[in-house]
Amino acid sequence: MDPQVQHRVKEMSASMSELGVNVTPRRAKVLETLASTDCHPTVNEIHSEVRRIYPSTSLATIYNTIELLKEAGQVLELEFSGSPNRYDGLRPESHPHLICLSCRSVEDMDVFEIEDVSLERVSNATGYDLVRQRTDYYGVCPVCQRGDESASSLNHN
Amino acid sequence: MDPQVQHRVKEMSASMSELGVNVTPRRAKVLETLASTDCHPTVNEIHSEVRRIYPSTSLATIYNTIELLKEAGQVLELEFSGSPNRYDGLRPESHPHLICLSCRSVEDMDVFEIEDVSLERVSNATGYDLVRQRTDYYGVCPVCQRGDESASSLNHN
DNA sequence: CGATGGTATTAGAATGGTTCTAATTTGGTG
DNA sequence: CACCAAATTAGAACCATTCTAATACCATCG
Repeated sequence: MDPQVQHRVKEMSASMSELGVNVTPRRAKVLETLASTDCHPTVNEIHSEVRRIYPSTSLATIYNTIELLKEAGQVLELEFSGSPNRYDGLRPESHPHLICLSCRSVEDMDVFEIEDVSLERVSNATGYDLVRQRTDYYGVCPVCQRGDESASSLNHN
Repeated sequence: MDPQVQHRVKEMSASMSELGVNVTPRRAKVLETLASTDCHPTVNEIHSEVRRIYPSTSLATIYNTIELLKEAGQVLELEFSGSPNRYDGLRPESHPHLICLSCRSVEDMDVFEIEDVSLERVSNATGYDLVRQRTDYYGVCPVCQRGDESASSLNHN
């Protein structure tokens, strides 16, 4: 396993342990899957990946583990209403994403381009007790702009 | 009908007409409902409202009308995966919201607090052809902070 | 004034992601 | 080896949204 991935998995494990959560082999494999990709997998994609090692794993275990990870603040959930949620286990803190409306890819966006508005500043201005932020840009990615329409729906990222 | 609301309804109607869409009485009532509130109603809430005047209206008509409004660029859809989508017909352009995790209220946020990052600037930096942006702040609203836990789930806004 | 055709609308089925539930398995401890 | 608690499973339940096929509406034309 890539040392970077390994480091991140340890970080996630530690965070779960602190909450008294047992990091079982299946759960560890969920963490590893999340730490191994920056393409923001769906629950089903994580499920498939975990099944390669533990074929009897049920979907419920994935949902369950992600729930625990959320409680530990170690995964970022990106909700969508018409398509499955996407998860970012590499950078669990709030950060902006680029979302392609054509191929459904989700990409981290580097923040250098945007003025970082701290939650605290918005909290002070609004009276809300804020815990996170979501900023996403929707459009068509460079690949889909080049490719024809038919290709776009086939690309997975 | 409030003149402001009336003005906004006319704007939405005109936009639909330009697309060759017929603004029927039921559809007009959907527009009016959207133009009459800043609390970002759900499809069900719009449905109830329209039914007060046209009791036989089906849910499909609401979904259908909202789809047409989206095509006309006259409504902003806020997607959620665990709860129904919310709609903003007053300000259809991208703008930030404050979302209360306790009572599920959705409030427009005045933009004076944040540096406006134009889609164009992000487009140039990333190569994406961007069409919209979503920025939301999640936390607990001032009302829910004061009220006890049990009250929070009862508040609707 | 009635027939015609296209659009709007309806009720309900289908879909699909997520959550829930009850039963089973697992692994550590006495 | 028995026991208990936590983990896991399969599948049902849920619910927002989309789809479908049938019906209603309405303007226009003969």
